[in-house]
Amino acid sequence: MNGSRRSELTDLVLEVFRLNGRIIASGDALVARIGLTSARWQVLGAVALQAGPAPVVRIADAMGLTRQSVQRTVDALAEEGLIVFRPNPHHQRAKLVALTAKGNALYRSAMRLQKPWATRLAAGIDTGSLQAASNVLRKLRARLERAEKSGDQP
Amino acid sequence: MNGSRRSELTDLVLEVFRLNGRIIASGDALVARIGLTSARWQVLGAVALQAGPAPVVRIADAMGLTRQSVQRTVDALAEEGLIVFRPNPHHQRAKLVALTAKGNALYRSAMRLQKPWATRLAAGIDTGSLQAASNVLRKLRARLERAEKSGDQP
DNA sequence: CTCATATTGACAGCTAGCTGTCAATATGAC
DNA sequence: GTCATATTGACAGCTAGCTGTCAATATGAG
Repeated sequence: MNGSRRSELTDLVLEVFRLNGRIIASGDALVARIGLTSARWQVLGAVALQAGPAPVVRIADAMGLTRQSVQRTVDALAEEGLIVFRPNPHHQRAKLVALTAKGNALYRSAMRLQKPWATRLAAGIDTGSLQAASNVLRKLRARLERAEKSGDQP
Repeated sequence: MNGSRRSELTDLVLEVFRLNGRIIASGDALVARIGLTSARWQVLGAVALQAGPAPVVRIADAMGLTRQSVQRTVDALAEEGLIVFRPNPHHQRAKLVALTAKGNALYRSAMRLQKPWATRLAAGIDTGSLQAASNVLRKLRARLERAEKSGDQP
C-alpha cells in the first residue's frame, strides 16, 4: 500500500531533522577547541576541495547553500586570515577565494580531529548500509531540487 | 578497510546536510499558502501527537530541540491563537500547551497538503530502503546522543 | 519542616541559514 | 559597438536554531 511508504518517508524526514541537529552539535563541539564551528569548517572544506581558487557562487553551489550565506561565512573567514580573495582574471567583481597557509593548516587540523570521530561513529555499520542510505537521501534530494526548478511539487 | 567506511560516512553526513536544507525549503513552500513555516508546522505536529496537553520541555524532547527554541515558536503560535496555555495541576509555572480548534484545523490542512507531497517524493522507492535508511540514521543519532551525555567523543 | 538541588520559563544575545533589493560587471544578440 | 539580460557582491533584515543567566517553583534528603 501507498500509505505505508508515505509513513516510512515521514519517519525518515523526521530522522533527517534530528540527525542533522545532532551532527552539527557534535561537529561544533569537535572543532571548538581549534576555534572553528561546523559551518566555517564546512566552508573551509568546500574551498579546499575546489580544483583551484573559486568564486563564492561556485562554493555555495557545491554546498547546496545560497551564495549570500556562504558569502557571510567567507567574509568572516577572511577577517581571521584563513582565506584570501584573489583577483579574478575573468571577472573584476567576482574575486576568487583561496585558503591561506593558516587556513589550510587549520583545515588539516580539523580533518585530524574528524578522523577518529568518524571512525567511531561508523564502527560496526557496514559500508553497504551507509552507501544505501546515502543513495536514498541523494535520490530524495534530487527530486526536491528538480521540483524546485519547475513549478514546485516534487 | 576502515578508511572506506569513514568516507562513506562523510558522504552520508554531507547528504544529510543537503537534504535537510532541501526538505525545509520544500516544506516552507508547501505550507506557506496556509500561513505556516516548516518550523511552526513541526511544533504544531509535535503538540498534536502528544497524548494530551504537555509542557514545552516535553515537546522539545520529542523533537530533539532545546526547550528555549521550542518555547519561542510556541509563544509565536500562541499569539496567533493556534495553541493555548492551560494550567498545569502539577506545576504552577510549567503551563501545558494544547492546540486550539483553529490550530487543530490548520494542522489538518497541513497534513492534507503533505499527503500528495510525500506520496510523490517517495514514489518508486521501496519501503525497505526507506526503513533501512531511517534505521541507519537513527543508529548514528543514538550514538551521538549517547556521546553527548557522557564525555563527548562518539 | 527545611534546605539544597533540579526543573522550568523569561529574557538577552549569538550563529547561520534565508529573502529582497541595488549597483557593478559580464555576456550575448543584433 | 550597443544594449538588454544575467551574474555577482554588498547591504539590510527575517527566521529559527543555539547558549547563558536569572528567578520561580518542585522535589527529595535529612
